[in-house]
Amino acid sequence: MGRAPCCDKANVNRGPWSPDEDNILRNFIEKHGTGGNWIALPRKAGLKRCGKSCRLRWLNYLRPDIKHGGFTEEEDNVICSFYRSIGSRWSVIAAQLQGRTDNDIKNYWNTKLKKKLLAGKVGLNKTSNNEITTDSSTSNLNSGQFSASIPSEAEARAYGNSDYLNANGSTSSSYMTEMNHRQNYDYPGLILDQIDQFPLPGLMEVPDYSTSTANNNYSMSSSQEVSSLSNSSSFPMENMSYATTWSGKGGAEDQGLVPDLDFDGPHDLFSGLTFQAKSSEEDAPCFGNFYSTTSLSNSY
DNA sequence: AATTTGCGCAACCGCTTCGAT
DNA sequence: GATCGAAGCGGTTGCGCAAAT
Repeated sequence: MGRAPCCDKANVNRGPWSPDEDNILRNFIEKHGTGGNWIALPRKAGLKRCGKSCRLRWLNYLRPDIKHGGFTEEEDNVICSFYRSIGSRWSVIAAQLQGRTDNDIKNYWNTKLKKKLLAGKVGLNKTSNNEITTDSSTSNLNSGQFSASIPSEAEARAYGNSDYLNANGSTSSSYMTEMNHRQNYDYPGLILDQIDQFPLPGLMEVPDYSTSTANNNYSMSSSQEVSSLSNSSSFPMENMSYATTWSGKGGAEDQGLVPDLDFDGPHDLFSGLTFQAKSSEEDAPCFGNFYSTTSLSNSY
């Protein structure tokens, strides 16, 4: 026996929403809120739609602060950075960009940004020291904050870092100590040393980074003083002036692994970009030098 | 002008996670 | 701790439109 359907599919409208339906949903939510129950909402609002469909329509289209299209270069960079770091967790990425939805970012990535990257048209700014920086002048980032310097509890959960969570689910002090420690060595915005927690889909072999961290550290050094960061999961973007040096050892390339070029996953994509980066130093695309062997070091 | 092809995006599907009981 | 319903999420699909032929 299969899973029970979330709604009576025979009695709900499907497909594109009409302007009337949009108005009904918008008016209802503006008046009553979602009531914390999307399943019941369409019935209350008088809509012949599935609750999930209503939720999606509201979150991705009708919400008043939604932006569509017109992604800026800075947004491109943020998306690239996070994709490199955490993969296709679009909701986490969307949380960093004011007015953007996960669906929008996902579509943008799949249809445009990925191609842009492959063409080498997206890149973080590079300093003369071959460091990667981002421009902090943007106002598109979520409320001027660049979050995820320290992962939220939800992110810790998502990463499977149960060690970092107390039994009651709150972030443990050891977790924060660990993350503050990382802050002193690593990139202040992204948890890139957690790359070892992500498999490398599509690679012919997958090295076990987790059991050999002494020799295989992905690391980043940062010029930013971060020791004063609070346990808040975000800090003002305008205060950031970090310059980040990427270095890698023990990665796919070091071990002579050959990525397939189907780009099934983030690491495939960025591994693929490495080759472009090497052949075009000037136009090194976003994180193209991540796998570069020019600055191998074991930090920590 | 008609047809085909490719692209972008909204919406759907089904699985996972969360929270209440 | 087990169960169940709802929410959340990422992958996929399908439609509409524009460009190419």
